[in-house]
Amino acid sequence: MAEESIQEGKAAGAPGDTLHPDLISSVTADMPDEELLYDLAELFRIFADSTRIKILYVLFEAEMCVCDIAALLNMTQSAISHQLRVLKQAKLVKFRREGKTVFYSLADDHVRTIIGMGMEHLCE
Amino acid sequence: MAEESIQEGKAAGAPGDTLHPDLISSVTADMPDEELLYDLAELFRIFADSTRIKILYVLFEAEMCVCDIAALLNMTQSAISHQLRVLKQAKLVKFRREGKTVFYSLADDHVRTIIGMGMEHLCE
DNA sequence: ATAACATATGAACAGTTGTTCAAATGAAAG
DNA sequence: CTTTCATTTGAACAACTGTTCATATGTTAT
Repeated sequence: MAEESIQEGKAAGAPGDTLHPDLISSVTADMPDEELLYDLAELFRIFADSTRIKILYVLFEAEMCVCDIAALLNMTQSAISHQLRVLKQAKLVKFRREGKTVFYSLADDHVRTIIGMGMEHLCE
Repeated sequence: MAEESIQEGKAAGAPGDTLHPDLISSVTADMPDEELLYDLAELFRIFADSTRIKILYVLFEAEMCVCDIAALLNMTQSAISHQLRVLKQAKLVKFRREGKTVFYSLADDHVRTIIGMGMEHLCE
């Protein structure tokens, strides 16, 4: 009857209160930093566009210049360039200049792994 | 001087033409279906929001009801419910009803793997 | 210098997305 | 039945995103 009872399955209170306070405490303690989780979402956001996925897939096979990627994907050079900038900023691709043309390639094999993981999930 | 020369590194034409036509042909042949690549992007789009990432991370540790997740993440029940619907449609979480409350949990271990992959990329 | 070409960039626009608010289910208890 | 509470849902709104268009860099050749 005392109001200060140990928290149990149910606790009286305004709507929106938690049903399992102790569970919440223990899970909260194990949660990574808010910032890290935000960065994680930001990373996946890079892969969340089909144009960027296509560009990365193309670069799986060969280093390529912007206008070739554009021709291959049947898109504007400008559109491709904009997306390459996003990929570049995320350090997922690197580039190399040779005269007038700029060749892009995958920055490392992590990209392959992550996309492969997604593919695996889809194809099962 | 003939216009019908074999394609080489450079081909005359309007700006926007491809620089390496044969490379393009071979890469195009190896590209997965447009639809598959679109679905892949759609999958990553689910992970591309920090609220959904947080929800999934919470469910790593325990099955939970909506209002507990809301309390834990300090967000509206409505907002959480909306996002759970997205996760449910993507078959990333499953649910179980017990009286008035609905408990959500991870659908399978693929979620863990994919998020783990992203974490690994971030933390190196 | 100018011309031609590959790429990059900025602004603008349409389309999408996440949250909030209010209202509607659904389920147990009085 | 009505009440209470957990959850869901729909509409509206602000914020964000990708493409297009026009223009600016940067590089090579004449």
